Formats: sequence, C-alpha cells, structure tokens
Amino acid sequence: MKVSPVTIIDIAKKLGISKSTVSRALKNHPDISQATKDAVNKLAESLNYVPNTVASGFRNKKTKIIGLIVPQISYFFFPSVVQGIEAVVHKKGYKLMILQSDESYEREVENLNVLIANNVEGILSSVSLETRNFEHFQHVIDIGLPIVFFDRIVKGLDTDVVLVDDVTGACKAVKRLIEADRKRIAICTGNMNLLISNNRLQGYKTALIQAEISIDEDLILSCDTPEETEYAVTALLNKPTPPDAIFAISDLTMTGVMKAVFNKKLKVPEDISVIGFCEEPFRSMYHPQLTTIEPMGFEIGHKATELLFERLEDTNNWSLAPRVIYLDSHLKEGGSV
Amino acid sequence: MKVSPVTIIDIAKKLGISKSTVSRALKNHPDISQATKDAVNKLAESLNYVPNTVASGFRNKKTKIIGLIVPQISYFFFPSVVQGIEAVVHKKGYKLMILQSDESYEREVENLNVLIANNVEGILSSVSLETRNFEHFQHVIDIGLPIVFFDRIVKGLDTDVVLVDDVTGACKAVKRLIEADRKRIAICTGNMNLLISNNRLQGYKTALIQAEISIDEDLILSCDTPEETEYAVTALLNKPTPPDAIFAISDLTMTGVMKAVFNKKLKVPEDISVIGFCEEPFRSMYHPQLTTIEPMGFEIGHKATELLFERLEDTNNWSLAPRVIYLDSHLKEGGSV
DNA sequence: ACCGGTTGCGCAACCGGTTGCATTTTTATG
DNA sequence: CATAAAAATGCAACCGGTTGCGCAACCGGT
Repeated sequence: MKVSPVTIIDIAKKLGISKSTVSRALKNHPDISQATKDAVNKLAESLNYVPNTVASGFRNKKTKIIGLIVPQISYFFFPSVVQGIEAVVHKKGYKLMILQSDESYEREVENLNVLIANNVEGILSSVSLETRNFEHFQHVIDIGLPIVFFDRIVKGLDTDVVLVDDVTGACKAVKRLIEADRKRIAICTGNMNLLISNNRLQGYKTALIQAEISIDEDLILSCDTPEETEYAVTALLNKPTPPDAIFAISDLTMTGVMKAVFNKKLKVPEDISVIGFCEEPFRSMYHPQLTTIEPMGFEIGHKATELLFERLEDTNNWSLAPRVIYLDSHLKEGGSV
Repeated sequence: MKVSPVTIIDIAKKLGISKSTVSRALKNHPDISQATKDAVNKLAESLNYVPNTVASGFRNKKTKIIGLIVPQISYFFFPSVVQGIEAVVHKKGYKLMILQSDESYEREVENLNVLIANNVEGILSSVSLETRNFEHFQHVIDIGLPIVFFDRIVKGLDTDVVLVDDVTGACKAVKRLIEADRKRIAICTGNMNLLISNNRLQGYKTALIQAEISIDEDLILSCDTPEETEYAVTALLNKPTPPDAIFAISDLTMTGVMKAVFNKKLKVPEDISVIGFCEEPFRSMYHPQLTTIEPMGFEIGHKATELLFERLEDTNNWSLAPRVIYLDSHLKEGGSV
C-alpha cells in the first residue's frame, strides 16, 4: 500500500508553524531565524522528507528536466552522445528525459509534444530519418522553448546546432587513403536524406577532385543498415574492377563493410584499405584497429548541452544569435589503411 | 521571449464556458454535449493546445513516468535493455527518466531521491558496483513505490527481479567448450561484488566438476574493465601452460580477451576457443562470429518493465508476491569454439 | 514613553487541470 | 402546462510548494 509521502504541511503541523515558514526554512531564506531553520531541517531529515519537485516545478515552471530525442539508443554513437549530455546535465543538477523516435516522423512529433507537456526546460534533438517537414520543431521554437540540434541537424531553423565538420573530416579520410596510394576508393554513404551523408559525400568528392582522381559513380554506395551495406559492398567487390579502399561514413555502415570484406577473405589493409567515422570502443574491436575519423559523440553531446544551458541561463535570451558549432574531428591511426 | 502556452482556461474564456467543462470535453466525458466537445476540440487544435502533464500529474499523482537507474549507458548490454524497456513503456503511454549511477553508491542514492521527488510511478534498476548497503532501496519499497531489479539485482529485498539464468547459461558455455575437447578453460569473471559474476563462476565450476576436470584457480581471472582483462589474459597466455579456451562473462571482458588473443596472434578457434555472454551486434562483429550465450538485454528490459506494469495496474498490489524471473539464455553458435 | 527600523513569521493567492456536488437547462411525461 | 427526470454545465476545493505583502514583536536611541 502506497504511503503518502511527507510534505511541508506535515512538518509545519508538527512544529506548529506555517508552511510558508517551512518552505523558507528549507531554502535557507534570510527571513527565518536560525532556531526555526534548525528545527525544520532536523524534522525534515528525520521524516525522510523529499521535496515534491512536481509541485514546485508546477508552481514556478522550472522542472529541471532536459528532453532528449534520439532516433535510437543503440550502437555506439548515440550512447556516447548521451554520456556527453549526461555529464553536463548532471553537473547542472538537471535530469534527462530520453525519448526515441525510432526514425519515425510521427513519433518525433509525438515525442516533442510529450516534452512540451512535461514542461522540459530545453530540448536536445537529432532528427529522424523520415522527417522532411519541420513544423513541429518550428512550433517548439515559437513557444520559446530552447532547442539544440546535434549530428542530424535541421537546416533553416533559427537554433543552435552542433556537428562535426563532416566535409573536412571526410576529406581527411579520403586523402589518407590517397596517400596510401589507393586509387579506386569506394564510399558507403548513409541515408541520403541526412545532411551528414551529403556532407561526407561532398568531402569525399572534394578529396578526389583535389587529387585529380575522377569520380566513379559506381563506387558511391548509398546504404543505410549494416545488412544493406554488406550486400552492396559484396556486390561491388565481386565486380571485375573492385575498389582498393572503402570509406564508411558511420559505425553502422562500417559493420557491413567489414562483414563483406571478411566474407571475401580479404586482408585489411593488404588487399583493401578501410577507413570511417567510428566511435572508440568500436574501432579497437577490429584487428588491425581501424583508422578512423572520430565521430566525437561524447563531445557533440557535451557541447550541445553546454549551448543549451547558455541559453537557459541567459535571462534575456533573445540576445543570443543561433550558433553553428563545428567540432573538427581528427584522424586516428589504426592499421586499416 | 517565452510565450506562455495555451491552457484550458484560455480555451474556456474564448468559448465563454467554464474550465471544468473544457477539461471534461477534452477527456470525452459523457456529461458533455457533443456540440461543446466539438467546439472545444476544434479550438484546442487550432490553438495548438498541449495539456500540461505537470499540472495534472501534480493533481492526481500520476506522472506517467518510469524511472530507470543504470550504471552506464554505454557498451551493448544496457542500450539493449533500454530498448526493451522503451518498447513497453512507450506502448503503455509512459515516459522514461533515465539516470546513471556511474557505478557510484552516492549517485545511486541521489538518483533514487530524484526519482521519488519527481513522482515517478515505478522504478527499474540495476545496481551499482559500489553498492553494499541497500537501505535506499528499502526506503523506496517502504514508501510503496514499485521497483523491479534486473541483471544486477539485490538479494534479500522483497521486490520483483529479472535476470538470466546465469548458472545454467555459464554451465552451457563451458560444456560447449568441453565438447570441443578443450581441457584448460579459463574464465574472466567480472567484478566479484556482483551476483552475476558469482553465478557465472559457479556455472563454470559446475560444468568442470561434472566433466571431472579439476578446477585450476590460476585459470580464474577476476577482471573488470577491458583493459584489466586484456592485461590479465595476456599474462595468462604467456605462462608455460596457457589455456586452450576462454570464457568471458560479458561484452566488456570479451573485448579484452579478444585483444589479448589477437595481440598474441592466436587463431580463433584453431589455437584457442572463446565463448561468452555477448550481445548481438557485438558478437557478429568478429570473424569468425563469436559463439555466445545470449545476455538477453532486450528481453530482460522488456520483462522487467512488464512486471513493473503488472504491479502498477494491480489496484490491490499487496496481493502480488515478489517474483523472481529467470530467462534462460540459449547458446548461439558462431565459429569461435 | 515614543518612534523608526529591523526581524521573524503568517496569510492567501497562485500555478493548471481534475472532480464531487450543486445548479441550471433541456427533454419527456402525465 | 406543470413537473419530474435527465442532461449539460458551473462552482469551488484540491494537489504541494512558492512568494508578495502585511503585521506583530522587538530593538536601540532619544
């Protein structure tokens, strides 16, 4: 049977004082005498009093909750991001409400409403694959709820945004392959509905053009899941002129690439080089360890949350112009190139 | 500038009716005429009305939030669990507040208070490594807040508990190694403060005893992190009589095992067999794929949440005795044995 | 004894939605 | 047309903590 928790009213009654005094005593308000404060604190302690944050959050519209919407909390990238977010959120004494969109537009809209309904003070989000209409995000902005996008951002909205410098990063990766004397470099782009996929593809093209290597559309694979990637890469490897290097734009695609490579019994890096945007515990799982461009999951989450809190703490927050933060991800040598 | 969101009072004023009527109309209460309902719904829609769940949650003590405390949301296991939890929580129209203990006792206590303060309706938790005192959990039980433990459970508390049948699972794993004619089987147990570590070790011993293989304490490595494991396994492999098989009790220890094995340039499974409790995307990342005992992360999260909701939905919940659910995890063949 | 200032505390409204009960309006029936 | 019954709506309290304002008690100084 549920025991009703102790409230300031219970304390007030036992002490024969008013609940306002109890409230102020607990918050160490200067108006209250030390004797009263001591009595209140002592009783509160002994009764295991836990202030009802729902009640106070209701009163002053401060729930101390940050909402997070991610496509999925699996694989490596998003858990890393969550770690980075948590670090800041916890330091600030806030809590995190995590919702998943499952790559569905409908659930994204629904989740946004849930966060609004729960009076979260700010939102962090990485958009779903399916999303092509951004009115729901615009509505969040309209009601003045601070929102920061990371990784999968939305163009054209007046918000802060954090992402890695995809173009440069991808360019670095491909240049590294070219340095290793690779000529037929394939790329596995993720879903082309995402800006990051386009950017990374652009970096790939830039590197090739600068090296005066012509772009072969056959070497550009648009694949989403590990399975799709494995299939596409296998097909490519079976062609008469297979690639001598593969650039995978994410952990997911890299998984598929590596499977295809292993199934073909190709040796890395002797027979084929691979490089990609891969998170730490993932890259060192392979042998040789993968040469990677760091996706900076932790840092992205960390930075995005910092930007969000800057807005929350900026009392006259209309003064802050939307910021676009590019984190530059450096190349980390493994042995796969 | 923050725009104050529309409330039922706004709707009531515009329609010249009382807020109680609006409230009832929105909830499709039979007392309200269809005409009024239509008018209210239409206006609510056009004003983008989002009910304030903090307010209603405050009123009727139903926040529709489930609290989750995990040590960390990284690696494979906990994200899988979260997926399983989310599936049920979302289906029930609830939200998840995820807090991390970072393996710290203090943060665990703090997190529990945060969840109580936020009026969560139920709690799911996997305890921190550091925790040896369980009064904070007892307090949760005392105030009648339903709590279900999973994976890393607490013995001796009157709560529901979900875990895999570690003893049997570990036993299966080791038997599989014995079938493959392995004689010197090492085990990497995790932190021995955890029940699962003890159970899996026990399963290991049971299998050996049944096969009449004597237990060599040198083959029992107690190691926590991938790094520790790598170090310990490397040392073991360098001994005059190295093991011919290794059983790793988790993804983390397996990571270390595989690194040590690769560094020694040992071939799996020719030179050495490996087997472990490993999550799906992880096991198929290696070549050959790992033979594993499934840790059932998704299923554990799913089941734990179902138990929790059974309690929430059981109006006279004192009738339910604490349940202990063992999920039996079967062996999944890879090529590593 | 009187006064201005300080200290400590209580009163009551408020946040937004919910709900038991009273009240008004409509409908049906004699 | 009166009246009882049913349908639709309003009133007001409530949830627990916060806060502006008012007021009494007390202080030291004259």
